[in-house]
Formats: sequence, C-alpha cells, structure tokens
Amino acid sequence: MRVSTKKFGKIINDFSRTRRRVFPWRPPELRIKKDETAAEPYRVLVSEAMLQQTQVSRVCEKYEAFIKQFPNVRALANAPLSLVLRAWQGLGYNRRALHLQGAAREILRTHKGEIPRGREALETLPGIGPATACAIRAFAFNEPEIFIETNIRSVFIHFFFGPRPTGLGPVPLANVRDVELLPLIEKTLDRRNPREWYYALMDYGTMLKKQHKNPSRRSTSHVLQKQFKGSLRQARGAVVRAVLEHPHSLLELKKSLRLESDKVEQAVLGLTEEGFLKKANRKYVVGGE
DNA sequence: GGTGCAGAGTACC
DNA sequence: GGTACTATGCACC
Repeated sequence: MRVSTKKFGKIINDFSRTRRRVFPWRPPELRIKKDETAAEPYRVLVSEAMLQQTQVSRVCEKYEAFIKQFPNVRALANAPLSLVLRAWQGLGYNRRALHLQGAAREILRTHKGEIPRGREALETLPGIGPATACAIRAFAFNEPEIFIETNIRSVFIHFFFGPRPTGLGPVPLANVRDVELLPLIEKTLDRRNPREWYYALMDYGTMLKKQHKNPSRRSTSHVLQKQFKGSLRQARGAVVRAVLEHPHSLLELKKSLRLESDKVEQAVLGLTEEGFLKKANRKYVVGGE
C-alpha cells in the first residue's frame, strides 16, 4: 500500500480511537498535555527494559510483580542481584536485568534517583541505547523523538513501500533501510502528543502482523535468529536458573542440567566474567550483591 | 513438530 | 560500520 502522509495519519488515529491497548506502564488517559508526566518514568524505564526483544504478552505477566517488589529506583538499586534475577525469570536475556539494575544504581548515584530526561544522559545508562532512550523520552516525557522499533518499522514499510508480495512467487527482497523510514516517521509525527502517536503506531503494527506476514522481513535490519535448542544461550539461562535455586559446583551443574557439558562450562565462565556468578565455598552463587 | 519472533543493546572485529 | 551474541515461550505454519 502507498498512501499520502495525511491519509496515513487518519488511518492510524482512527484505529487508535477504538483499538488502543491499555498496559500497566501506559497512562490510561487519551489526552495528555505536552510536558505533563502522566506515565511515571520509572515504570516506563522498567517496561522498556523488559520489552527489548520480549513479547508484550509475556512482559504483562511479569511486570506488575516486578514493580511491586521494586517500586522505585532506590528499591531496585539496593536490591540483591539474586532477587532481581529471580523476578526476571521467564523474560529471557538476563543481561537486561543486570543492566537495568546497573542503570538504577547509576540513576541513584548521579541523578538523585530521578530518571534523567536528556537523551545523552539516558544513553549513558547501561542497557539503554538510542531506541530505548527515545522511547523513554516519548513515553515518559512526551518528547517528540524520532525513533524506530519493530512495530513502527512494520507500519511504515506496509504503508509506504508498496504491497507485500502475497503467496507464491519470489521471496520479497529485504531492501528497505531504516534511513529511508526516518524522514517519514519525522514527517508524520504528531508533535502535540508524541506519546499517543507512538502508542497508536505500535498498536497498529501488532495488528498488522496478525493479518499479514511480518512486513519487517523486508527491512535490511531484519535478521533470522539462531536455533535456541542446544545453544550457549540455552545453557546460560539454565545455569542462572539453577544457581538461583541453590549454590552449585561446576560438576553439579554439568550433571544436573541435561545439556552439553562444554556448553555448561562455557556458560558458567562467561556468566562469572559478566558479574552474574561468583564462587563462594567452591560453589557458584549469584554474585554482585 | 519445526519455525518465526518479541516495543534492542553491547562487544568485538 | 557490519556481525555475533544474548532467553524463553508461544502463535503460527
């Protein structure tokens, strides 16, 4: 499909009027004035960390318990890593939990516990790159940022880069670059209420992917993932889970986890190097308290 | 039963 | 500037 930017705006806004999704990290109000902080920045920070490469449905299940256990920056910063990782189990990519707590500690130390509003200050925090910094600025502070996220990417490819080839025929070329999308995102952005506009785009994107094949396949940024089964990733996740239960020696981990022995050892060494694990009394425990 | 895919960031080359 | 790496479960083919 190819549409005018004006018509595009109407389609997205009309959709949002009836299909806007409500989440615990989103403010319920539909109309919020600029500069008004209706979404608590800490809640946005936690949600964005969880939502990096993890489906919304799964984040929903874990989010409220996490917030209840760590209701603010100070609580998260001062918590033992083991508790943070336990609360994180099921979300995947434990490294993000490590980063999120690192960010909380840095925010407490450098910004008096207040989530910084500046883009540069945000990007300095561990686990927060360009996209998440912009998302936090848009969602927590309603700042008119220009950024790309997987649903946004799908929506713009769908509307502005022709129809997706249907059914049989050659595999569609992955030739849409993000730099081609950015001017369109900038042009169509609702600067009066960026937060709701981006909510609407993302809500539309998820709807789109239920009806069509993922338009983001045509992005040069789209990558197919390696198989999880038998991967080091799988071993790392299993090791963290086991050590959270109780201390294990390397041999115990190798025996109890039904995974390739070399992978388990590699996982333990890597996780120790990264600060997940430490050795105490010849056994591995979760480190970084 | 196998595959694609989540509101990406970091490390390393 | 590209590339590989990082969990987990579920919807969909």
